Amino acid sequence: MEVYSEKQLGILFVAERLFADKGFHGTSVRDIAQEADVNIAMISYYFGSKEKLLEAVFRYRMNASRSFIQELVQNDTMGPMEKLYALIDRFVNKLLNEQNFQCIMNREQMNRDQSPVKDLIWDLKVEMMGLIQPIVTKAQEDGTFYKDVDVVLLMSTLFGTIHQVMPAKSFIRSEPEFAHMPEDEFREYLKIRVSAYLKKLFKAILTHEF
Amino acid sequence: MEVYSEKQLGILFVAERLFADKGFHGTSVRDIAQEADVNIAMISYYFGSKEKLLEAVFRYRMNASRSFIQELVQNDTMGPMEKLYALIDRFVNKLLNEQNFQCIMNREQMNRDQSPVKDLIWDLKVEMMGLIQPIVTKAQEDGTFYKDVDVVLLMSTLFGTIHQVMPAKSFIRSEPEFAHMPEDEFREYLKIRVSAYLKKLFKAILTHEF
Amino acid sequence: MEVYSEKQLGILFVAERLFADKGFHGTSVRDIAQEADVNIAMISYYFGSKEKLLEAVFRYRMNASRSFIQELVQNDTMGPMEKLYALIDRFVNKLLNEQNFQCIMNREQMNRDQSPVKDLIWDLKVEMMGLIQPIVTKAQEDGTFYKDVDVVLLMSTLFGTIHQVMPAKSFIRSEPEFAHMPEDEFREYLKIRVSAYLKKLFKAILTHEF
Amino acid sequence: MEVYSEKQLGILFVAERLFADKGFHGTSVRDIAQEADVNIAMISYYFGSKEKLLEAVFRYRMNASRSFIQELVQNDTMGPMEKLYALIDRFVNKLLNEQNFQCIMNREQMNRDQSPVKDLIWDLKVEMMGLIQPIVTKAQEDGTFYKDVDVVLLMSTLFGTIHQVMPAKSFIRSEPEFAHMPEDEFREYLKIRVSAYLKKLFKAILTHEF
DNA sequence: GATGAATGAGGATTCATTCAT
DNA sequence: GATGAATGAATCCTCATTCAT
Repeated sequence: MEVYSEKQLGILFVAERLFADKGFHGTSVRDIAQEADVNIAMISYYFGSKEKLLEAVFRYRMNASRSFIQELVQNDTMGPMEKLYALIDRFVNKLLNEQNFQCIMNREQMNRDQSPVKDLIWDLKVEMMGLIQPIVTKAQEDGTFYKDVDVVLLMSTLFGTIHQVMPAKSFIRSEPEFAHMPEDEFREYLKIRVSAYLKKLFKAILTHEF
Repeated sequence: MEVYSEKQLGILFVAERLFADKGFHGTSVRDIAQEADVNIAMISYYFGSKEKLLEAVFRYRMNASRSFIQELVQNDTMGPMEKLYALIDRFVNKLLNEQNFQCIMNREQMNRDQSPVKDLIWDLKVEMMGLIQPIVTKAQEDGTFYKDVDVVLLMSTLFGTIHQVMPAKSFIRSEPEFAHMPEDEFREYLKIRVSAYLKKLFKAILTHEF
Repeated sequence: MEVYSEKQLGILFVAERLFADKGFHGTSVRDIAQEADVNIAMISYYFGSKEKLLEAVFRYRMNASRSFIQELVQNDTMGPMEKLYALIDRFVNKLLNEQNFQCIMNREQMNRDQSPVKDLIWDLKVEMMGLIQPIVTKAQEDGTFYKDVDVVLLMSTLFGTIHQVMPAKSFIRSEPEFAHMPEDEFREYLKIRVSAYLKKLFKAILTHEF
Repeated sequence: MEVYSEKQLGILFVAERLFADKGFHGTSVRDIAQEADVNIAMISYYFGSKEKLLEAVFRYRMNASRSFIQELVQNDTMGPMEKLYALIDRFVNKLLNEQNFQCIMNREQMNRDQSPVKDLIWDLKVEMMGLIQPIVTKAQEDGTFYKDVDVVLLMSTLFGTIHQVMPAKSFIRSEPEFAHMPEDEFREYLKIRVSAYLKKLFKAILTHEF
């Protein structure tokens, strides 16, 4: 659990944004150094290499991701649907707040060749499935959820829909009613809309209620 | 509607695969030329530039995409749910058959700066929404579908889930039952599984039936 | 004394213009082929190579240059000053009519390394000096011209001034009185002006009369 | 007024020589880097690009050119003919000392399409004419110089003759009396000869005296 | 710890030319 | 005779990284 100086964090955030905007290979260390207003050599100096910098971005964001589900899962006062609702809320909130990072992860998970970053992504996925699956399975066993539900694909729907929201954002924004809404407000509006939509979807498919 | 020679098509397909595997900027024209077994200069000679080559890949795949919905939409013997089922089947089939291209499109749609390719993607999206929305809207008006359904997000679910299937593929494959299944067979299995899952999802959310 | 087909002449003229505009190395055979509206391969096919094409341009223009002094020199009815006047007229006329070629020759004569083209230029210079010098020398011997005149430098003045007129053209044209004069007319005006100026110069330096 | 390091100056001078010898397009950055004994990347690193390097050569030489006339012009103790004599001396000296640069300038001024370098040349020309013309005009008004003299063409003669001397150099050198003269000595001899010739020319045309 | 200079490998593209037809 | 396709060398430039200070 590395601790970064302010300067290092500056590089990290700039890198995250540029990697999101133009892709890893589309971004040069020069670009990053310039926008972060540091010497080019600093990037290799601080992070070892461009690739290690990407890895650092991942570790930085993932450490936050990791904990936030675990605490949820261990809470035993909530019913399974409540837990899923909370999960959806958190995911929607997190992914829309971390659009740049999600964008990078989205891209990197598609790369064919193995890499430290892909390993990190894989680990996170396994971990997440390991936490969520029991919630559903347990609820299926005690009859709260229907049995014939494809949990793996349901997760794909969860992530896929949220990820798709980002490219679809400009599409939704083109509707006249959002023309003059400020970006922040629009993002909050989106969070609510997406969250409500996903909850409905999950409830329908898992409980046949509406 | 350009017509390509066999050699040009060879370049096109190799480029598609490499762009999918390593991203546009992660792929060099040298890589493409080498794998396609042509002289480096041929790529500029045939397509003008690396970027134009990407564009050519897009136009090539998109021309096919374009027509296949239109004919579906104009068929008036099917009910709206039938139409959506057919749509899901086609999309699942198409996207899983064109994984490489979908992978590229997935990446490119995330780029911040405008480009001819992004314009093509945007146009396709607008066009698709323009064709699908009427089906749902009409069914909502005559009471076949429920009214309070977020069609835009439903499309995000459709595309997002299918796109997410690709990264999730290796996840699903890691289950012991698929360990020795040949790739082709596994893909067909996936098509069926994803298709069935999505149909169920759509039916649940649009009609509350199961 | 090669004879060229119409197509070959077309290439020759286009090449002359482009070599003048952008230099030999700054002009690609593609440019020439495109502007001359012929297949790229034709240039090598007709002329052997790009360099041979330049040579062809030189030979073509120089053959014309060669004869026009000789006939003048052999005319014995004119006095020496008359001969020089006629020479000036012809040179001014020729150089301003063949601006493109003169431009190329100007450039090529400055190249350090030897080349067939430089040899051609050298030969022409030697030849011209061989023809002009006797006129002056003879007139100096019979007292018509002053003796202490640097004939070599006088020739440099003749060529140098005319060559310099081309770059200076746009300078002169920027004067308001020529703003709306058509190019052809302006060129004729220039010829007269330059010719008169040079004659005056020669007369002054050679005879001290005005 | 950029200040260059020794290494940068090395590149500058090598570039100047090679551009003079083989033209801008005929010289590759590889050639320059090799002769200047620096890494190829240094040229872009220091000057931005090949074109910017040419521009740097121009700015470097022109800054020197600029000042040396102004101080002359403002000197009020000299008569107009003295001023012109001093001007001729300086020009001959300068141009023959900076043969490489003059060669480049000669070539570049002939290019058809506009470029930063052509702008620099144009500015210099305008500036020079602006300084020289008043000397002549003033002398014409007070009757020292004859009125019907074409000042613009006289400048063309000045520059043209000097420029023409360079190509003519090898021509003059071929005379037997200079066969064994060392290069430096020959250049000094030339300066004197050209300078004397031009002064005589100017005096003759402007004052009709000898 | 921090940096400007320097490097060599590799980027995409264009070049003049040749080949098969 | 004439041509479109094809080629490999060379173009300028940028890359991520390292070095000396």
